[in-house]
Amino acid sequence: MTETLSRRELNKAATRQAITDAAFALLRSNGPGNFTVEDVAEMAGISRRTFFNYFSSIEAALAAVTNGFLDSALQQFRQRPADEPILESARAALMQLADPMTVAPLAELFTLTQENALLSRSELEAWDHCTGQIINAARERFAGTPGAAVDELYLRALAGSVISCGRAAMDVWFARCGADLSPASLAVLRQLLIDAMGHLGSGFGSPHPATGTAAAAAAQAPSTAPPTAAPTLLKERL
Amino acid sequence: MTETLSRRELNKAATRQAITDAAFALLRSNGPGNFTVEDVAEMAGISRRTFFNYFSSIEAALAAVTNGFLDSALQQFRQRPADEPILESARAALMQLADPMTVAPLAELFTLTQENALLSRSELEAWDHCTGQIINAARERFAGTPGAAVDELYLRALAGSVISCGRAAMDVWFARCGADLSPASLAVLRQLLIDAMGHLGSGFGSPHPATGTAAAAAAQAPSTAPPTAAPTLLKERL
DNA sequence: CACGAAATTACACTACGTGCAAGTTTGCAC
DNA sequence: GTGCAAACTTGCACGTAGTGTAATTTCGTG
Repeated sequence: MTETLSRRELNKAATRQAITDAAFALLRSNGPGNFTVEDVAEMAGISRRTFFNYFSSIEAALAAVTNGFLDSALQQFRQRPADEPILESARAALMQLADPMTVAPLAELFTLTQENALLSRSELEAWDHCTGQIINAARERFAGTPGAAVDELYLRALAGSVISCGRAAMDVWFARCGADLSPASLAVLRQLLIDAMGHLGSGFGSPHPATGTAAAAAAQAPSTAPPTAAPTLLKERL
Repeated sequence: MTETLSRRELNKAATRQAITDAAFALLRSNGPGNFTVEDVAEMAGISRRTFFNYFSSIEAALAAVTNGFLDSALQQFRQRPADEPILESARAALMQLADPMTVAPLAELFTLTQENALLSRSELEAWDHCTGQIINAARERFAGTPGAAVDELYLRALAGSVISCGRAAMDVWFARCGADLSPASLAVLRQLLIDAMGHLGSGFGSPHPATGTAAAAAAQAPSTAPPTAAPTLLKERL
């Protein structure tokens, strides 16, 4: 998979990474909105102008994390067998990503951005961009089937709903577990994703489809609550 | 309903309206990104600084249209009986808004923004903001029921999916009908909203739930296609 | 090494968004 | 009406964002 990368391409990739790392570090230390492009460029060892050659804004540089996550989710989705129910494909694709390596940067970005909603714009764009790609992927899949023409409304409603459920699961997970990345916490996330897809697949018939949900999974490892994390921002049950 | 409005409040409302009108007019004439805050302020008869006292950006000023639409949708939702199935409430709330007076500004904003995706950011924010409000509204409704505590995941997944389906319906509608606001076109929109909610309510079981869908509604009045409108941007069935 | 392509950089410029200190309008009491 | 306080508008200044451009450096290739 790793093609022959020229020196130029390696340099560009390294610079790109250095920028996001620097932006991330400054986000950690200074908080959102309390540092400039010049700060990022200096920390990354480049000029201000070069920064803009790579990213159009600080938000875009940070959104690279989210975009990477969503891109790999999409990659997983494309690898699912075409005859599988599409909701099952989506569920499986999201499931593959609930491992520490993948969610760690995303979870930290969540912690740092949700406090100040300044960065949420690029996050929204990233989710929206991914929705568009899912629409394309699903369209291609359905185009392979024999019969009728693809129902564009179905595609768009489905893709949007899947993404919304994924977001809902992550929001709730984060409200419960904060930046906790322990296996128990990830088990909660997995179950939340499963539950959200279950709701979607059953047409949101009942708020309580079955016992043994994420709440139970959390109960199995209740000691993982993050006492030192930022105060819970999403009201849990009120 | 109309309370006693002081002179100050009237002036502020008028100024606010003048700003959005000016921004809209400049968007029409110059296209997105081709006019400045100073232009808007001048056309609205105020200073640049005052503009920023009302809106934090041109995008925000234009998003007032979308926000108004979504707020009234939310208002409709809150008025539905609490014992109604929640998806039916959502469908009914969206249905109330498919009249020319309400969708006309929104449709025009769609035409002008979707060409250049510069403004889509605030649009996304507006949709997201509305999602949050629907979550709150639904939470309040469920809190009134006797039994179990509210399932936050259910709320968020549901609200996000409803909004996504509404967006999908509007996207498809716009791709088909452009800025056409004729009764026939609005009938298509209504049917698309019904179909999207139907997909959601049936768990996206089949791409073709029933005949007599929006395609048929469009066939009943095929002469309403907008020949002069901007070229279709969403690929219809491929 | 030398040459061309690609990347980085410095510089200049417009526009954005905000703090601040005026000036102006509105509401209210006397 | 007069006076006053609060709310609103305005002009100014300042730092920052983002872009065009031309000069400079780095890299691949003959």
